[in-house]
Amino acid sequence: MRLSNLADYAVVIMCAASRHCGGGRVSAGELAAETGIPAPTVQKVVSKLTGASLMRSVRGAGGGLQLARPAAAISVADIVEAVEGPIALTACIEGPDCAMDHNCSVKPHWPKINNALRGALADISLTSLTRIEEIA
Amino acid sequence: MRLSNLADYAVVIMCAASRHCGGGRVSAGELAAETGIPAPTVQKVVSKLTGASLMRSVRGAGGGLQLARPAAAISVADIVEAVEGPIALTACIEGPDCAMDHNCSVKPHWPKINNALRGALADISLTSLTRIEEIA
DNA sequence: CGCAAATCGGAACGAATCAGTCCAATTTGC
DNA sequence: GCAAATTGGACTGATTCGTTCCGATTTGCG
Repeated sequence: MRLSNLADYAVVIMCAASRHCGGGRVSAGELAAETGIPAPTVQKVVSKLTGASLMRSVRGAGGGLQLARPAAAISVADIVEAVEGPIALTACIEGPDCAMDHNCSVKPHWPKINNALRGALADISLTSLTRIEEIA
Repeated sequence: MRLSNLADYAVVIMCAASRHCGGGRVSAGELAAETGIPAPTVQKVVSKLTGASLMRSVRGAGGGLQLARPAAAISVADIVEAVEGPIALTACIEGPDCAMDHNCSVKPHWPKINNALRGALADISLTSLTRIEEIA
C-alpha cells in the first residue's frame, strides 16, 4: 500500500514541469536542480514518462522536455500507471497464477476495489497539486 | 500501486476464517489447506494478524485461530494496515527524508490522496467479500 | 503426575524487485 | 564539418519481500 519512490518522483517532476510548460522546453538537469532529485534518477523517470506519452522530448542541443497534454488533463492515476504499470492490487487478475483459482471467493471482488482506488487517484489532477493555497 | 502478496494472502485467510468463525477455532494448517497458501506462509501472516489484534490465537493441542471482531467490523483497510503498515503512499509524510522539504509543493496534498485511498478500502468489509452473489 | 502430541511464535535464508549510476547513440548549433 | 548538449538504454548495488525452518509453549492423555 505504498507506491515506489519512482512514482513519487514522477509526480513531483510532472508538477515541476507543469510550471515550465508555458516557457517551452526544460532540460532534465533543470528539473533535477528544482526538485532536488538526483539527475540520473530524473533521467530514468523521464524516460518512462516519455515512453508512456505523458511528456514530449526533444533531443540535441537546446532540447528538453515538455508536457504532452495540458496539466488539467493529466491525473495522478496516469502518472502512477505510467511508472508502475496498471493499477491492480493483486496479480491474480491478469494471469491465473493462484492455485485456488476457481475456489477463490475473494477474486471476483478485486476489480471493484481496483476501480475504487483508480477513481480516487483519477480525481487528482496536476492543477490541483500546483494550487498550494487549496490545501486546507 | 500493487499491494504485497502477504496482504493479498491476509485478505484471503481472513475471508476463509470468517466462515469458520461460528464453528470456533481453526488451525493454521486447516486454513492453508483451504486457501492453497503454503502452510509456513500462513503462519507468518497469521502472526502479523494476531499482532494487530485482528485475530485471537489459542496455543496448545486443540487450539487454533478465530476472528477477534465480527466480520462486518473488519475492513480491507484494517487488514492491509495490519500487514503492510499505515496506508501512506509516500514516506515523506512520516519523516523528513526529502531534500526539498519546505519547497515541495506536492507534499501538502498527499494526505488528501491517502485519505481517499484509505476511505475506498475502508468501505469494503469482510462480509461484502464473502457475499459471492453480489459481484455484478 | 509425567509424557507426548500439537500448535503458535520468532528467527534465518534466499530471491526478486527497486533505486541509483554510468556510458553510448543521436541531434542540433556554430 | 566539428563540437557541445541531451536523451535513451544498460549495468551494479541495495533494500525489501517472500519463503522456509526451528524453537518455545500449552494442552490432552496415559
